[in-house]
Amino acid sequence: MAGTGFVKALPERIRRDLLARGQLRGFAKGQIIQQRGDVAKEFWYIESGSVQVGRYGIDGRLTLFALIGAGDTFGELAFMGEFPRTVDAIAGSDSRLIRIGQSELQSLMDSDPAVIGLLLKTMALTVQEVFDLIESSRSLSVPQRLAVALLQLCGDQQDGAEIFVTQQELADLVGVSRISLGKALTKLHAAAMVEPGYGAVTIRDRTGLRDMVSA
Amino acid sequence: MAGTGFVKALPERIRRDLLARGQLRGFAKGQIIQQRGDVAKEFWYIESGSVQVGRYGIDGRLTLFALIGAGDTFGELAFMGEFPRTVDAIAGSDSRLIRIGQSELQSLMDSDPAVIGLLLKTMALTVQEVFDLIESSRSLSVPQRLAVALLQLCGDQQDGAEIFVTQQELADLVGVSRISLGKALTKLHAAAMVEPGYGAVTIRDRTGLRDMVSA
DNA sequence: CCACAAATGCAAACTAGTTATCATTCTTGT
DNA sequence: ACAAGAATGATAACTAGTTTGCATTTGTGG
Repeated sequence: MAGTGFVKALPERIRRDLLARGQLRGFAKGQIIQQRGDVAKEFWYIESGSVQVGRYGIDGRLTLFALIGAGDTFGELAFMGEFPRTVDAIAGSDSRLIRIGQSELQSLMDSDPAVIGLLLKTMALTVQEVFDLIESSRSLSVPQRLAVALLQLCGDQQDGAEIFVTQQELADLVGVSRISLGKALTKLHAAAMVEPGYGAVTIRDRTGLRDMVSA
Repeated sequence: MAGTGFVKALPERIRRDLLARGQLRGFAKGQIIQQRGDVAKEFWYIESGSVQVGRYGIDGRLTLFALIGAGDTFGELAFMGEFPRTVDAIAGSDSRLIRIGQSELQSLMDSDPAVIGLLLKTMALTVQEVFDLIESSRSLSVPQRLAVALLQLCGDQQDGAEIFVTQQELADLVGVSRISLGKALTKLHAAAMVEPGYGAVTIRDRTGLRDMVSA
């Protein structure tokens, strides 16, 4: 969610055009894509693979803001805001990204003035999503927050979808220890909503997950 | 921080012009300024007084995102994003606000094309600040988070500044119970950094507060 | 100035989540 | 097939924060 936006929202024709202009770059699993403090000369579109967006604390703790995948973009914020990177991004698996720099964006904005409005809108939406995150972390239990995270990760896939993510990653995303996350996952499993695997979770009952949160 | 931005960043001449065009409206303490779901036809500039920006949960719990005051703006997000209000705003004291609608903003953007860039920048900055919030709520103790909140509330005032805020409000802002907040405040008091009062907190040692967080 | 409301202080029982440690299971590379 | 590494499971002691209930202090309006 820290960057799920923008490019997806573009009209098809323009999107293709923009992506065609960008440069394709490969990143191996675990490779650092950007670090806090870097100058933001570009943003990235994920063609394939996955990316962890978050912050490594001084103590080594990791705070994940989002686990994103193909079709998502990230890095727009520092880029648009013209300030140094404030989050780290690491390839969660071998990935192919498209780099979009100032010139590519400029030509996009020239080709369609409505793009700026889109940018504003998606950015505003991002803020709201982050507010949701804060609120949920204050008022929901760990199993509930896990349900939210899983729903977000599986996107609009059907029941039976397998999400490739470790419990440690989920823990960093939800903001709890791996132990607590394991317990929460066990609860969801007991309720037949998910099926834990090795480095993966299978979604069994999306509706159930959704109900946990609202009800 | 959910809306500390934007108007402050405008060049003096343009700012005055914009504010002169808006309509002045008074709100009594406790009065609702906007509610979740409302259509966002405007945003607000705080001329005097204070505003609580947050969400009332179904269970009556309050999640405060920001306590803001004179010179701050709020409501830009839903307004710019063209979606319904996602936060509630309530006057924290008797306040005078300036309402800025579509026409006023339009004439501002016409008068200076750089305004759009400013908007993008401050919005991007807001997202980063919210990320900070999330990270701090995950990695800092309650006294540390309280220190952060107090520093933010006192802005750039000198030591000795009195902040008019109840412990309950601080608790809703920091995201803990009133009891935990009271204990945290006692700790800061013991360290001679703050002086608790009735509906107020006096800042005694800004540097000390800052050091608690970084060190 | 007195009564009432608002804000704070305090204590005890409870709960959710953390840290630490170790065992087990699964995957992969050789 | 086997060793090494990665991921999960499980247990126990511990800690921070919550909830509940009540007492005390402070401010305010009649």
